Amino acid sequence: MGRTPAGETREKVFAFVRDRLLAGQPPTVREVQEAIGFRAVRTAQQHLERLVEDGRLVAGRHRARGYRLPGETPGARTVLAPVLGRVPAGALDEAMEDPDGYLPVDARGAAAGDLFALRVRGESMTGAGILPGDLVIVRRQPTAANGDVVVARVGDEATVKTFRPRGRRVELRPENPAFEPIVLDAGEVAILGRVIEVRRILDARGVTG
Amino acid sequence: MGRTPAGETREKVFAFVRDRLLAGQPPTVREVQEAIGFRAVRTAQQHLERLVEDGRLVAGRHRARGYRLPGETPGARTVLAPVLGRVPAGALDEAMEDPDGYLPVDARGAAAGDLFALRVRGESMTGAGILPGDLVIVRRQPTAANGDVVVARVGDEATVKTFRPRGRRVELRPENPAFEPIVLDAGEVAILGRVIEVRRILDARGVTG
DNA sequence: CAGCATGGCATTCAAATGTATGCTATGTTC
DNA sequence: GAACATAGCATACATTTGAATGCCATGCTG
Repeated sequence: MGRTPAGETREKVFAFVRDRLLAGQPPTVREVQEAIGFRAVRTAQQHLERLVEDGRLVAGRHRARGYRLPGETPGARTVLAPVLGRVPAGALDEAMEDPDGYLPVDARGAAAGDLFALRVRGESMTGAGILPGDLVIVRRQPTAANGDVVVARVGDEATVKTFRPRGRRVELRPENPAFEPIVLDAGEVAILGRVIEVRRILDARGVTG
Repeated sequence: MGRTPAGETREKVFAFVRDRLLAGQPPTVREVQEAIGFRAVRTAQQHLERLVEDGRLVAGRHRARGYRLPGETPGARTVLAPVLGRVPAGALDEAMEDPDGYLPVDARGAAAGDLFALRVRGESMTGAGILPGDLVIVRRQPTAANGDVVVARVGDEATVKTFRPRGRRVELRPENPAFEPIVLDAGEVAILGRVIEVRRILDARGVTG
């Protein structure tokens, strides 16, 4: 019966599967069949097989909805990190129970409960490209290495700074010449975690100027 | 036999399913069973049914891997955006077929195929807090508003700049005084999309200094 | 034209997978 | 303690779904 120019149909198949996969809804062979308009399951199946041969898709043997995009880590570790609205004055766990929202984060080995996000206030880190309103994704840990960007609690306030150990003391250094470093005894500073990622959501409308 | 405190197991089930869904890999009932350690399929099945009753999951009846997060669930709109390695000199679709990897993004209404990510090169946007090596997440669109940060193609190069319409001409403005604005006829510039998010992954070890 | 790769179709088989039936045991509540 | 909800187990059943078998048509190449 009908024939389509070489490769054209295959592109449609790939685009369909890719979009479904990116949307987190892997299709079945029959869904591909129906979407493209094949009258036989086999046809869709063959296209998928070819796409796998070409390395553009990865097949999960005998797995329902088993096709994946190559490079996509099997068991990808996207987790949701809670965005903590207020400064976590008390225990972090308490603050994490009532978040402002969640951000999808590639955990890269961190456990789900180890990550949280904070909104940055103030301009003390603009030199490091961390602006007011930015979201920092933090991995909870009680210590830090020299040069790490950390979230530290000093008194009742949480602050984002660069961590610099100074013998028995600790320097929390802003990345902005207009701000002064904070130097305290190690006991006065509690490291809440290390900043592993910075995000900035841009508004739909730009600034007039 | 064994019993677990009320609700505790169900939370584990939900966390597992949620994480898998956010990773774009919906689990089967039996995968849930195995992950939690149930000895019977039925047990996992019942937990899932309860989660659906509670409105925390949505079931696709008789559908393989059919459980979904309800629409209101924070993070439910997570999709994977391909990270394009090279400058998309040709059609974007071609570049999207061979990505360097994927980033989980809160789609906020954008279709899955409409999002992609690029790694920023150069320091032309440091004034806007976009540093070399940062990832920009781009929503594909052929037009832009004044002040939008856009990815535009000029000749064979893709560039990230602030969009400024100037009558019949277009200004692509760097956010760094060391760089000069590019002013071109509208026909010479192709808007590939608008930057909706900026991300910076921080290394495990800070810089010594 | 023979040979072969491509594109497609109809159907069948078997594994994966959602769903249902039935049973045991532990808490909680009235 | 009876009634009830929760937590779990073992197994069977039906549908979904990936994979296989076989066949036909078109175009290209030597």
